[in-house]
Amino acid sequence: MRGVTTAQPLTRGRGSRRAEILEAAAALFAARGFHGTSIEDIGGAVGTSGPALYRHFSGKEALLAEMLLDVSERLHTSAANRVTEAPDAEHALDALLTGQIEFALSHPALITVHDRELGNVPEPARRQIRRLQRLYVEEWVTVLSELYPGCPPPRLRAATHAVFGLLNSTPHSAGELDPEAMAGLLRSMARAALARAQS
Amino acid sequence: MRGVTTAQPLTRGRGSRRAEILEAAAALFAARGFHGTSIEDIGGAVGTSGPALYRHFSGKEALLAEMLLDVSERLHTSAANRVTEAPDAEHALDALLTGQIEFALSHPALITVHDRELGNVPEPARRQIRRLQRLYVEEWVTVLSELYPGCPPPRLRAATHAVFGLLNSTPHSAGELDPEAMAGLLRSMARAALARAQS
DNA sequence: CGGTGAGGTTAATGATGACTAACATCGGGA
DNA sequence: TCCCGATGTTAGTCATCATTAACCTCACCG
Repeated sequence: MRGVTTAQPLTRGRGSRRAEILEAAAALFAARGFHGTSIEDIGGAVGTSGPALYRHFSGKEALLAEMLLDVSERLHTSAANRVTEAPDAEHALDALLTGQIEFALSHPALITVHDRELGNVPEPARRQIRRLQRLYVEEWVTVLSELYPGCPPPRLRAATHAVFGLLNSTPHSAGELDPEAMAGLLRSMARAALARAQS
Repeated sequence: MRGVTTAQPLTRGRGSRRAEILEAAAALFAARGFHGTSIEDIGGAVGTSGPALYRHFSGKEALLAEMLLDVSERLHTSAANRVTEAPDAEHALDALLTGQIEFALSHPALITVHDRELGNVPEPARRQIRRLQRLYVEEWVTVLSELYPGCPPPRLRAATHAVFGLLNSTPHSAGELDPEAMAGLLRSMARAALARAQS
C-alpha cells in the first residue's frame, strides 16, 4: 500500500492546477472562512490529498495572498482602463458600475473572501493589496468628484463604500433573481444612491 | 504558586459579566473571525484567563449562538414594533431605516459577526436565528409591497438585501464621517435606492 | 533505454486550541 | 461562625492542522 496508487496528472493544461486550486479555495474560504478551512479540505476539493498543495503554493497564507492580490489587481486595472476610455464622467461611472457588478455576479466567492479575509494575509502582500484597494476606491472618488463637485471627498468615499456594500450583497441574496434582472436592479439602485451623495 | 492569586469578583452587577464577555467576544470575532479567536483571547479581553468563560457559557459555539440570537431578536422585535406603531407604510419604512441605521452605527461589531458567522452556530440555534432573520426581512418586504404594489416580492427581497449591504457597510468605512453625517447619508442613499426597486 | 522534474502519496512533527479536572477564594446567608 | 455557590486559577487531555520528510511514478527528452 506504499505509494502504489499514485494518481494521474494526465497531461493537464499548464498552470491549470494552480487556478483550479485557487478556485476551490475561494469557494471554501467564502463558505467556511480561512481558519475554518483546512489544507486537507482544499486538497480534497481538487481531488488530491492535503500536502499536494505545497507543490503549487508555499503555504495556506500564500495561497490567500495570491488570491486577494489577483482580485484587487483585476478590479483596479479594469477600473482604471474603463475610466480612461470613457468620454466623460457620466460614462466613466457607468463603466465602473458595470465592472463591479459583472465581477460581483460572476465571482461571488472571490468578492466575499476579498472583503473578509484581508486580515489573514501576511504583511508583505497585505500592504500591496490595501494599496490596490485604495487606488480602486480613489478611481471611484475621482469620477464622483467630477460628477458632483462641491461634495467633500470623505463623503464621496463613504458613499462609495456604501455602494460597494450594496453591490456586493449579491452573495447574500443569491438565487432570488436571475443574473440579468439582478444586474439591472443593482445598477439602478446604485446610481440612485450615489446621486444622493451630492446633497 | 498554586491557587494563591485568585482574583476579585468584587460585587459585580448581576449578569454584567456575561454581557461583558459577549461584548469582548463580538469585537474579537468581528476583527479576527470566529475560528481566528481563541477562548484564551476572549478571556484575556475581559481580564480573566481562558477557561473562566466556561462558568458563563457552555462553550465557544454557545457563546456565538447567544450573541447572534440576541442580535436577530433585537432587530426583529424592534422592527415589528416600529412597523406596528407607524401610521402608514411611508412612516414604517422610515422607522425601519432608522432602526437598522442606529443599530449598525452603534454596534458595528455585532453587525459584522451577524452576517459572517451564522455558519458556525450549531444546529438548534441556527434554525431559530435564520427564522428571525427571515422574519426581519419579511417585515421590510411587507412594508415595501404596500409602498410599491405591483413590484414582485423576489425583487423586493433582493432590494432589501442590497440595502442591508449598503447600511451595513458602516464597519468598513469607519471614521470617514461623523456618525450624524453618516446616518443621514446612509438614510438618504437607502431611500433613493429603494425607490428604484419599483420600476 | 535512462534519468529528471513535476506532481502525488503517506507518515511524522509540533503548535495551537477547546474543553475538563482539581483545587482556591470570597461574599453572603443560616 | 460555617458552609455554599459563584468565579477563578493552573495543569492536563485530546483533536485538529499546518507543514515537512521520505518515497513513488510517469511523461518526456536525450
